[in-house]
Amino acid sequence: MSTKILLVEDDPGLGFVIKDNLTHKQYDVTLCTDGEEAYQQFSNQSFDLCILDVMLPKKDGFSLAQSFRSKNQNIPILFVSAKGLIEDKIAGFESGGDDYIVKPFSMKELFYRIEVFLRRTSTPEEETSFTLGAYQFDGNSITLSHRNELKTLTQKEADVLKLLYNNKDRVLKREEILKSIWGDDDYFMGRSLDVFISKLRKYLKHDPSIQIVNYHGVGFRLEIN
Amino acid sequence: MSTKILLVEDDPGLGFVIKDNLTHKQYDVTLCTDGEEAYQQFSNQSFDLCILDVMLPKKDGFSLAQSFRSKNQNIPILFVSAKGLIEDKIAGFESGGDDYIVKPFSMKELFYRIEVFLRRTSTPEEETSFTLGAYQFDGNSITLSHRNELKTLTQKEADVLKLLYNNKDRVLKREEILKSIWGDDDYFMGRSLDVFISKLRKYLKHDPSIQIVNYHGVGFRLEIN
DNA sequence: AATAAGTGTTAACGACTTGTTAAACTTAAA
DNA sequence: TTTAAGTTTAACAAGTCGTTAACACTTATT
Repeated sequence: MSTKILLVEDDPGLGFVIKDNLTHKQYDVTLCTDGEEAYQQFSNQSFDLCILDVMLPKKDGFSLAQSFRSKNQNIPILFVSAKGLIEDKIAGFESGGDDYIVKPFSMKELFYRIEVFLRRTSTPEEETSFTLGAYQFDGNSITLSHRNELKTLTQKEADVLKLLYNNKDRVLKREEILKSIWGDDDYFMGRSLDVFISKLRKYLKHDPSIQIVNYHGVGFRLEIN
Repeated sequence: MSTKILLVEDDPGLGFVIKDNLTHKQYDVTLCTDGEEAYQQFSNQSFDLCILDVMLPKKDGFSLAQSFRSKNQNIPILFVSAKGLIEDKIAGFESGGDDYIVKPFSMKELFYRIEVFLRRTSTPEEETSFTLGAYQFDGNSITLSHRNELKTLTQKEADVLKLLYNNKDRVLKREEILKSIWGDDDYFMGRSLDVFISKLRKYLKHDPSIQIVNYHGVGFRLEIN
């Protein structure tokens, strides 16, 4: 799974240049051009790092940073701004930023600064830990406790279940699941997914309030009652 | 215990100013004025953060950083230099630096940048002495008491066990263990880890409530029931 | 109703990972 | 130099996992 970066920059020219460069470095970049859009994106997805312009339409970079910090404790926030006065930098750090880069800057410097923080955040802890009915899942490999039983899921089983859980409010298309877990390339694949769904249903059968429902011809949804 | 900073700056005036300011912020600052002295200090004490001037007598900041990194992979290194060209910055990051501040700079900015990295490196402290079921481990070389037996573990056996213990709440990836114990470089290694796990299991077998569990394809976890 | 397309489940194969022992190698001390 | 302890590699048995094939069954289209 590639590293997801939220890039917020209202100058479209610069925004695209940065995005292209980062994409080229294998980062998965989401570009927003105003503060509200950025806030939306941040609420809906989980990013590994943010690059924020300071002056933005609708919601400036500093208040964005504060909202982000209150939601996600730890995410690295890099400010990028034309305002290079010391007071501006201070404001950036005080709103929770980890770095403050003054425009114009070199793309190479940006890369290195990004790497510094990704290196230092590579979190050993996965935040994928949740309760599902009678079951308790945690960590990368997931265990399930029912009565005295304890079932350890395999990696792919866990991947599928986590994905279903994280999208429990909507129907996930087969294609989406395949792309997300098996990779963008070969989601023309066979019936593996069905086999995994089948296995998961078996594990979850003791709690009838948890159901993996197939919407014929559309996809799957994890339903919790 | 207060935070220890190694400050290396050959201009005595600036060096003292920075040191005074940092001391005022309750940091425990060691000031060196040349590269060799800095290297000595680093070898003899354990610091939490380094501030390095780039141009230094005897051994420049970049090569210092490289030596430091190879000894203590994790310590934050902040460069401070009058040379502000992009090539200089790149060289700084490539030698392992976390930040590169161009002189003249504001003391306040330096404070914030220091805090950023201290915040991100604060470790939950490692336990080197602990009880594990029927066994008692302590110190660097670890002994195990069961009935009347006493088993002294070797260095690497102890390293692996300590690492497992200090992460007993999660699954440690092979790669993480190898990186942490064998070093960043050659964790492409063979099956040594498996051999050590096997030995540890043998030592621990008398207490079935202690288990080193393998999560296939993922890694290991020490489980205590 | 007949046919095609999609779905649920089981079993089995092959690729890969892991556990273990023994031998080979390395290093430091005697 | 010899010895011994510690570590790594080699080898093989055993186990695990992801995929595919197969078949019964369900749903949609004609």
